[in-house]
Amino acid sequence: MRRFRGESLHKIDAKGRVSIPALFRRVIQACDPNWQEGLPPELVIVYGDARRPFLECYTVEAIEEVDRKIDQLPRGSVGRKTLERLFHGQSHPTSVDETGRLVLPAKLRQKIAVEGEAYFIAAGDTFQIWNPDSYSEDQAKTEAWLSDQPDDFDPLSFLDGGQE
Amino acid sequence: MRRFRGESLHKIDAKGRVSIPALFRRVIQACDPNWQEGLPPELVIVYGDARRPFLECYTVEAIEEVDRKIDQLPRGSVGRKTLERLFHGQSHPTSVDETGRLVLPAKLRQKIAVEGEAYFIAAGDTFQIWNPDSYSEDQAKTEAWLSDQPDDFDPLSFLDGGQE
DNA sequence: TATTTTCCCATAATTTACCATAAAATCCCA
DNA sequence: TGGGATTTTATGGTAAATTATGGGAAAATA
Repeated sequence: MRRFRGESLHKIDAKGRVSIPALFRRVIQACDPNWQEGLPPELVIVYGDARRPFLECYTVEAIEEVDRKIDQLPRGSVGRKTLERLFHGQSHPTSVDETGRLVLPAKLRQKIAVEGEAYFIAAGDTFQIWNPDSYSEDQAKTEAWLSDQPDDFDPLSFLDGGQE
Repeated sequence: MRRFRGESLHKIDAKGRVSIPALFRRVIQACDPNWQEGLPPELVIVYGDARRPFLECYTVEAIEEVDRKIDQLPRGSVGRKTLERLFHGQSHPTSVDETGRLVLPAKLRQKIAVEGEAYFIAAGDTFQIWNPDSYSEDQAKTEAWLSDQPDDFDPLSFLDGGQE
């Protein structure tokens, strides 16, 4: 499975257009099973979780995997209902245009309070779009936490099924 | 698993290009499962940990192992989020060009405060890139510590699960 | 028809690809 | 084993391609 990797900052113009990091575009395209020469690569932006100050962007393959899992939940269950709201209702299917940009509608921009600039960061098989300041704030918290650890603390120790 | 071994000093030009030690190139290529004649061998540079004054370079195999382990951590856990930031967000996928070099973007050069020259040193299944002076400093500390040990102290004693 | 959205064109800056050379390391064979 | 011949490395420079971003025309929508 191809993964997103990297982070960058991009301008948003008055129409809501914003460049997608070039490396991300390759992944979006590679993970769109319907894509072919001449077509715009598609993706899905999930924006519903109010507790998260960012937009989460899924490749077609990634969102289809989520869909399949939702389908397996019992009809009528709270989990299924919640996930359907989030991933089917509060999501925005879109595509990468000829110049490598996508359009963030006003509603989505308001959701994460961006205007002028947006911060993109990879998160495995999705990537996130943040207001640059919100991101810095969040990142500062992570770094503060890290610097509270012993000097020789290695984040990779999380992998060994640590405390948590 | 092939390992990096050795150390060396290389010039960085105005564009951020720097030669990768020839021996390291062989390991990078051998550990890129997607590599084939004509393709540039790939690698991933992880730069996010602010406490570390060096860039850590992973082969494709090494980074994929990390990715797999991250996938197994519970979604939403602190550990997973921290590691995703570090290994997916604050990382730079790149490749070895035809002439054996890679490009360190300005952001990465600033991170470790290098310009002009960079110091490469093997570290098992990754290698590190340092500002030569930072490296000397760090190395001096290690040596000072060693010389404080009794004359008959053998570093290999660490292997026997010593005190620590 | 007014407004919004999409498409098309333009361009500067950045990044990548390509070519070149000198120094160093390795080969090879008498 | 000496030493020229060949290959590999390290490094620099330029051309070409890609990326980020802006603006206006055309199309769709309300």
